[in-house]
Amino acid sequence: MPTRHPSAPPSPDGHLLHPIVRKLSTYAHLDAGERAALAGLSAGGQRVEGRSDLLVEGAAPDCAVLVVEGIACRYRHRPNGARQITAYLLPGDLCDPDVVHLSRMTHSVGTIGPCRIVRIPREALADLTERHPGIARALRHAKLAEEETTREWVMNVGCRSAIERVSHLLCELHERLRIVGWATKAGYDLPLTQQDVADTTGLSNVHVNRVLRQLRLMRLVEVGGKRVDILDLPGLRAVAEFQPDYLRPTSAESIPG
Amino acid sequence: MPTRHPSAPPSPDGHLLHPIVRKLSTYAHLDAGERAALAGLSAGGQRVEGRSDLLVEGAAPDCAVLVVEGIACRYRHRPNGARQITAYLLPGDLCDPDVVHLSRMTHSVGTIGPCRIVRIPREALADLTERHPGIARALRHAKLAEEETTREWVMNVGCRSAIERVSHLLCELHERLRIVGWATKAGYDLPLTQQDVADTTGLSNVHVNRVLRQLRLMRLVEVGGKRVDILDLPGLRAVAEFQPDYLRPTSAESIPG
DNA sequence: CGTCCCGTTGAAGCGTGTCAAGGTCTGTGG
DNA sequence: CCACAGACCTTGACACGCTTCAACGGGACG
Repeated sequence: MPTRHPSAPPSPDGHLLHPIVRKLSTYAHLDAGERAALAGLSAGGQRVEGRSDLLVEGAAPDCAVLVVEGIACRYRHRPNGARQITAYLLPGDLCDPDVVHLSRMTHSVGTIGPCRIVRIPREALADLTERHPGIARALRHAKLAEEETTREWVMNVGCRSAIERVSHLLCELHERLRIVGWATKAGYDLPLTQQDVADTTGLSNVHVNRVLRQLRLMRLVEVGGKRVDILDLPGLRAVAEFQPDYLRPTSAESIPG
Repeated sequence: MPTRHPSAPPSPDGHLLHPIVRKLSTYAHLDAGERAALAGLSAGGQRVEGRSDLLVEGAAPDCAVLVVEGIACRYRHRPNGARQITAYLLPGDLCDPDVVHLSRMTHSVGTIGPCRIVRIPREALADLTERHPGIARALRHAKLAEEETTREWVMNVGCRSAIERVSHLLCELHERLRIVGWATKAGYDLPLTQQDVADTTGLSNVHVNRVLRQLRLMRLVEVGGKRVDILDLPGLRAVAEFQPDYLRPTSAESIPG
């Protein structure tokens, strides 16, 4: 049983109920006008079903994509059919406004579960960042965090064991969802299948299942029914060697411009 | 026996002998003034020995680092001593002017072999991009390519076999070095040890050795003596499923600004 | 009521890691 | 010129973490 209905606002604190406002506020100070502008973006939007593509490899996209609700991912298929997920897009994440300017996407972006998204035309985005330097600064910072996250993933699949990889993924999603108000200390809703976790961590779905069982037996975390219940956060982070630094850079203001 | 002495310029075509000029020119048109400005940057610089750190995890860097000659890498150590290399910095690569603005580096940057580098103060870099929009555009594009490269690495360690991973790495380095004039169709000089390759691909040094032997027996590539000799480029790329697209985005001009 | 997707579990095989020993090369100091 | 040390490469034997294959159960949905 989910703790909160997906369409209910995460919290009753005005603009902060919009995940992108919450997220960008952690990176740079936003004035009232900037918060309002972002909130305006998040309003409305388009409902998209789970397991559907938002941007496909090879296409020439003309819009950025803001995830307002739900979880999406960047992924690619190998010729042999194997899939690798290279990033998750959580509420408040803006699917790379720059990459989107490339004439050919080298990977696809698709939803995991049902999502609410906003497509933002290139010009509207440029206009927004020109008018609101705080937003521009925060977006640059968010992008840095995203790059660090990708490097962390290289670290994860490159030199950690199965249980460490899965734990690390669960910790990262927990931390990122907490920032935007979609997770509590106790856990979070997660629409991923075990196959998705496998395609993220470079493991087989069978082995992911075994690792999740082990984590449950270790009384660290229980994953099941589209829900993650965290029993022992310090313990889980210890197993994962999780250092949240890369998600929350310490000095947003040091980036000029 | 290296094909070219390291201190000799790659080619005699004026400014294009500077790797950063060659590289950025592939991403956006640069006018004469911009090429000259970049060439001015590359001149001189500082010699650094192999196996030394340029930026260390936890420090607060105040300069960007341009690699003019040699190879450096981003890396991190796990508490258990394991090392993961998350990126290589080749001649012409500018160590992320933005990440460098963070107050705390989450990873280190160190040289592989001897290098020639230029440290660029934050203000000088800002000045350069303000004065030369072409450079700014090209740098943005270079950064996109770098992000795509990191995602490709996630793909590599996440879902490819040992021989595929090593082949892919060799293909990527070949292509990137070719762009800046440090590789020919026949091969390139490479100061990496087998342990470095192992720390990059998530394999053990022993297994890297076996894979390299196999690639030699397959008559695809010979690696040894700090040199990579490519015997069958199409064959090697086929094994690696190497798609150079991610390094050379097709439409540089579509990025505004 | 059947179908399909997902989760679960067991058994067997294999790719890769680990351990260990020795070889080669290079630089260094006697 | 030789002896030695250290870093790197190479190879073999063995161990193990993970994959693969297969079968079954349960829940959602038409």
